[in-house]
Amino acid sequence: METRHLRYFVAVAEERHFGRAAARLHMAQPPLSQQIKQLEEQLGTALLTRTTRRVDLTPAGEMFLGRARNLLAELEQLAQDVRTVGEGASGVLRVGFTGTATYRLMPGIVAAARRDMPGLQLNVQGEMLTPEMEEALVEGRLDVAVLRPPVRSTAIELTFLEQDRLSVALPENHRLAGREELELSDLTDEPFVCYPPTSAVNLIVQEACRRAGFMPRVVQVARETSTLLTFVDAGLGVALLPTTARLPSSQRVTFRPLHDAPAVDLALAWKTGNDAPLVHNFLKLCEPVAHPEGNTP
Amino acid sequence: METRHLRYFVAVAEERHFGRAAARLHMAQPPLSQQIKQLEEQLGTALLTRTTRRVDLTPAGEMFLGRARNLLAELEQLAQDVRTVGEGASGVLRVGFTGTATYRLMPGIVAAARRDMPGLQLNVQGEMLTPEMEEALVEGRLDVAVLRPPVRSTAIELTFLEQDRLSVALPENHRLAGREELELSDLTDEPFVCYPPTSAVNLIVQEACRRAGFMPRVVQVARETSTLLTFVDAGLGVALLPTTARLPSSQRVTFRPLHDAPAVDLALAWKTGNDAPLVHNFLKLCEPVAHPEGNTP
DNA sequence: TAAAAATACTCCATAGGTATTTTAT
DNA sequence: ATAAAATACCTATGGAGTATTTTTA
Repeated sequence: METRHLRYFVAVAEERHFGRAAARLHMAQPPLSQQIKQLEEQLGTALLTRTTRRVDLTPAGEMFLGRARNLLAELEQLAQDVRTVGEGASGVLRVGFTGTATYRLMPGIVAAARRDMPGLQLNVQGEMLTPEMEEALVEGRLDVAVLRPPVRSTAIELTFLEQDRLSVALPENHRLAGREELELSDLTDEPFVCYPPTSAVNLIVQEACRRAGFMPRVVQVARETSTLLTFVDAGLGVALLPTTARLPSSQRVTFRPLHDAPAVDLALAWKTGNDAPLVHNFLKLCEPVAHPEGNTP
Repeated sequence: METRHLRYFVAVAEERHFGRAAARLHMAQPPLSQQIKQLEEQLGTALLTRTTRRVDLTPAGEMFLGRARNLLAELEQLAQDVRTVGEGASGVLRVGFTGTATYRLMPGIVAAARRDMPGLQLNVQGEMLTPEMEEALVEGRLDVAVLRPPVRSTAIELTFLEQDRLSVALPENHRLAGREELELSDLTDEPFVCYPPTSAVNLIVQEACRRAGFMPRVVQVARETSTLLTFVDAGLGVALLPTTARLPSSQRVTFRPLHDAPAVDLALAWKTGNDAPLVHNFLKLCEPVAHPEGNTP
């Protein structure tokens, strides 16, 4: 049984007339009669009672009509749905966000997706660490991740969302607060307030200090940026933070750029070769969210 | 899109290999490739990613596979269901029963249908009168009826379930109880106990008495046969009843045959020309119920 | 007898087969 | 180098068209 048979039968059953049904199907009457006959033979059951004056449905035909209509509608719906999935306009996308981005970027991205890609279903996981997401992307457990470069795997592609550098956060009255620009080596003997050891920013801070020739003396750890700034304000130590962490807060903390500041960018990451239209469309969707109006510091 | 495309795609998607899928479909590989390509062109979307070593599903293909499987299964189910409906093995049958038959025959018939035609759904209406059922059959509101002939319409066909005649029910000590056989005219001056005026049996009784040259003097009406026999037993009058009404009851009522007894048969009735297999199968089903072991009185 | 479906046949579009090439590992 | 899919080309099944007959109301 081919869908042709369903279409033809529905036409005849609705028109109750082979001639009119054939016209509606843009074909001649005899082949239509033949196809219906073929259908009935395949089913082993009469679907229509025909006289020269009337075409009527048998009980079997009545049943066939209803369900054939449904099947044709389902088939049509399937074709449409497959098209939207193929175009990347709908589907399920698993997205991971690194710590701070979870709260700063995710809401905007989810809102933008809801608005511009209503067929897209986002499966979001927040508070992930870069190495975890890297592995998840390679193994196909995530489609896209918002993480802090660098990534180790060559099977990951990136587009940068925020081009950022580390700045030094100092208490207002710190001896270095008067300097316009600092170098990492200026901080050799300073007490440090840091993100947790496993965080991406912390790893970058550790590595940068090692290159600058010293091991930072960590006196306090904080998970939240606001907490961290409070500790700096309280004079516990200095912190190395992404420049974007300078929130319009009430903190009296001084930010000073670093001459040899390492990059702590945020990037969208996906597995190399994952050119699924859904991923592509999602990446385009994210651009304006990441750079609201080109505000790179 | 034809079901062919669905079958072919499911085969390829399941085998993940055009060659093996083609073998499973008993065809060569190139036309299979062509049909899949045609399907993808019609949908405007790639369903498969092929290399020479791997065939993989795109997200669109993944979706298509699931729903195509469902559609094919639904189609298969439809074909099977249409076959059983066509064979008269399943479907809905509207059956009407006349008063007494509602309780005496209907339970057995419904039970037999449940046992032998599990696909049959009986839509039963009991306590109907012959003229109502006759009209309902002609107008297509009933498919089959168990009624008491005769019927007026020539558009109704009958098969007899119970060939029966009226007998006289008398109190044990009645003056006519000693006679072996009676005639209607013997009852001219007797008081009568009858079914309600609209019942089929009553109409037959009235007509028979008119032909015998008298109008029965009705002293009591009863809807239930058992009530009616109680009235006879109590000496209120005589009754004309189908012989089968002589139940193995505790009543001390004497039954006497009538020489000129009119027929009060029960028959299965259906609309002339309604040769739906369901009706035919149902009629066959009813035979052994009506004549448990050929007990025609 | 007239309208409509079924037959009888013809044709050609296309599904399917065969041979070969291309491609990716 | 090899396995597998794509391409090119051919064949033939059967879907669709034309002419005609059959049916029944």
